[in-house]
Amino acid sequence: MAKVMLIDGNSLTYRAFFALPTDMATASGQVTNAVFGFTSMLINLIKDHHPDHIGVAFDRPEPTFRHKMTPTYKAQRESAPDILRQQMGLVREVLEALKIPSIEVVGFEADDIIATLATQGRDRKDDVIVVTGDRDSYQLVEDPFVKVLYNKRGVSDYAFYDEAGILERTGVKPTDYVEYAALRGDNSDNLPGVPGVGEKTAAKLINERGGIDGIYQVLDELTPKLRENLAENEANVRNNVEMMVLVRDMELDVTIDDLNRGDHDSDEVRKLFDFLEFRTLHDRLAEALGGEVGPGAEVLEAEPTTFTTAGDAVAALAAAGGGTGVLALAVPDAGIDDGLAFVINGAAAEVGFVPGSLLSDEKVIEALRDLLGPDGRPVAMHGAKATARRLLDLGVDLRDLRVDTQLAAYLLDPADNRYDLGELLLRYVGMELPESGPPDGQLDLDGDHDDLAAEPCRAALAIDRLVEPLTEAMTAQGLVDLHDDLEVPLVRVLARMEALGIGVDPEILTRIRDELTAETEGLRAAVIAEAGHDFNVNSTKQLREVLFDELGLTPQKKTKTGYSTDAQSLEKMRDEHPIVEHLLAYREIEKLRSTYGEGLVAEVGPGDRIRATFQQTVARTGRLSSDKPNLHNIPVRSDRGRVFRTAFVAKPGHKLLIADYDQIELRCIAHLAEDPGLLEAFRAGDDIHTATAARVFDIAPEDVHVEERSKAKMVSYGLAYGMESYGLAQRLNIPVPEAAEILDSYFEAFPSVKQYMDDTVEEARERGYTETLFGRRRQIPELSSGNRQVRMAGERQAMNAGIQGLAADIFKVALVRLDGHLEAAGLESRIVLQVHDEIIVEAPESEVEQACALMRETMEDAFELAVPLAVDLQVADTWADAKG
DNA sequence: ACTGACTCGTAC
DNA sequence: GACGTACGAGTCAGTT
Repeated sequence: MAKVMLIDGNSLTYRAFFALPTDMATASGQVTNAVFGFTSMLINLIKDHHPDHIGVAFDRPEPTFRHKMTPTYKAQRESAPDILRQQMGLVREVLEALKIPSIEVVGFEADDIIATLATQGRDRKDDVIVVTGDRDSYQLVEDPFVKVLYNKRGVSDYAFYDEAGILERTGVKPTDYVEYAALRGDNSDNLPGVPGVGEKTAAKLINERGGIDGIYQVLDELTPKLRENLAENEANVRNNVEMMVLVRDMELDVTIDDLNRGDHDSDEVRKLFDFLEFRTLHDRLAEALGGEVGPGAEVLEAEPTTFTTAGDAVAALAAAGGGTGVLALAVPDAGIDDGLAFVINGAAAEVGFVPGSLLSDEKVIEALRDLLGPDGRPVAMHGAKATARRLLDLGVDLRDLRVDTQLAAYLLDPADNRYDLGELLLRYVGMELPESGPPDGQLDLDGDHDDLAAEPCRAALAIDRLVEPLTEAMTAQGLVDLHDDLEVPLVRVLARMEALGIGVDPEILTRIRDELTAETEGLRAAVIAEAGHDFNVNSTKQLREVLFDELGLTPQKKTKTGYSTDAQSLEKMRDEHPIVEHLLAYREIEKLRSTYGEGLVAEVGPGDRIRATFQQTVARTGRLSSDKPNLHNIPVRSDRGRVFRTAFVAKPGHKLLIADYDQIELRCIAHLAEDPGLLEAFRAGDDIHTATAARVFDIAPEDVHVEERSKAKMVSYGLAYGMESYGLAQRLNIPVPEAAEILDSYFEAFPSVKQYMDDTVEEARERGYTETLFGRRRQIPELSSGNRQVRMAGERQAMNAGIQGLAADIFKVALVRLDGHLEAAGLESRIVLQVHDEIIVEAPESEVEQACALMRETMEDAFELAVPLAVDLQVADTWADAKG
């Protein structure tokens, strides 16, 4: 009985590509995330299972028999990005070097090859393991011969399914899987199933009726809706079965016996791995092929010591203070209130843990103050801000954060993930970070310290190991200064801002909310009255029926699920029915009531202050974001909304100093494009929109009317976003050709701007990423997409990233310096809020003058552009008093 | 009761 | 489809 491993090469390579960051590349620029991930998975599979035979099947790009049967098969799928397709070739090369057969057959998918070989293996009574992330393979499972090792997501999340496992996972036996899937449909293959039949219903039907034929014989017994849906979609279902059943009898020119893993050519492997810069993988490979499961060599394990008395903790913290180099710290998931782990001896994996219970002891706090304060050790953490903020509450000021591995990961690839420590460790150190927490479903009620300590101790050790490789990676990409001089110093500034919060007047806030609540009730009643019956006005689905089916209004545009009811569409239907007017009013007031009225009241904390979290690793451009609550979108444009700003106040005896950059993004464009016209207008201090209008419409500045000015303003605003004529036309409510004409005139008047945009996109396309003046990078894989829409969206992102990113970089410099200057000047004035280009300082009345001068100076001098950085500054009692 | 997709709307 | 970056409220359809 031989052990046979059959791997779906496409499936695993896809998973690896989307699980790992695309900035993973060799020095020569070859992106390697997918081929690295695949190879890593392959090595682990060999190491963990020691198959006697192993083969990797691939799809062929040619249309398969399934495409011929059903032309819509996979029709909605976007073709793979270039940077993934390139790597498919590399994956074959890796397999070639390792002498592992790659199998592909024109007209068939990898699944079919696997099904054929698995069936042969079953007939020989082999032990077959199918490795894939494609659920279609479930149908192959057959005890005790064929199992599926299903790649759930990422590169290390697998589940092993035998017949019982498939039953548990899907509710049906493997032999019923195809019919079950046919009913349910498969979105990723564009094979629609039966509406209203999901996984649960499909399994229930199959099990109760014994299969699809059984179901269709006794449709009458089912509920009317279900019966109707099943009847209408019978053809689909039957077709799905044919499409989904895998081919088990393909003619292959290989057999299982050919899948012997030959001795690989070490030189060839080394050459290839060197080219791909797979340092750690080579050692892991040697180990896996050696057949020895090393003593956890690549799994990171810490040796934790939990201190149970304040005295022990104090002594250990003091000893840590005497150490050299960067001290790696980590806290449990719930935060430092549950404890603090710190590396004692990185090389020996010794990590200390101070349980949360000891952190209320003043002596321990004092020891932390010594360790982390002005004369303490430099520190490394992963996402230090949350801990720094909580430490401030405890009276400890984290003064020397030296490395933040989360910020480093963000700078290396600002992507839509959360910079998981385990993934970083795997990628940069080549070690596994064991998953933490008690086994599923097991609640550890004892919660003893050792268990709580394990996860943060491993995390601290992981951070310790990551400092060097991450620093190297940042050095290679020119990101060290951004990390050391901007993002890391900003952590303390933001932590102080978060901990302090901004003052609100709860009475004003509740009054606004209550007034809005009263108002929504009347407006809702008006909408209902016009509709003629009750319905949920907040439901777009129900609203659609009322507006378009019952009242017969004219649809304006579509969304994914039906006609749109957004404000823009409603505006156009205004004259058709009185309900529209009421609806618009209701929407406006309800938005204010729910999001800002209820939302803000719920966030008022101790001392009548709101303490938001400022996210430093979310926005792909380098901007900050704000949540719980989002203080970056408090209304200002409408009169009704703006009143919320009257609730944001200075504490007694204080003023709010509100400073915002004037046109910072447009100034960035002027600088980056070096456009003579824009530069001149900004340098002369002209009204920029009037000056722009004058040039665009070729008239004297004094002859520019409000209308031209506002058109110019729109163009300027849209500029940074890559707006096209269609968008401008929408905004200005003018025909598209007219908008196109205005855009043409604009680029004629400011030719360097057009040139800059084109150059930026071209450069980003060549490099695969954009870079701001400060060196901040952003990957834009969409630029090599085969899909025109995706690609053009990528182009707009590329245009925007350099502009928004530069503005964000300048703004961060201003924040860091201003906080430092206020502190150095010995002022009590403190930054309480920032909103992209606006900084709000709360200053004692006696300091207003000095703090204002400092703000203006610091912000204006934050960075030297080819045009001045102008700052508007107001002294006010409430945020609403600032008038732009 | 939670979760994710979707729509909508607010800011810069 | 057509303007970049965010966060969040609410509905709805799904699962637990």
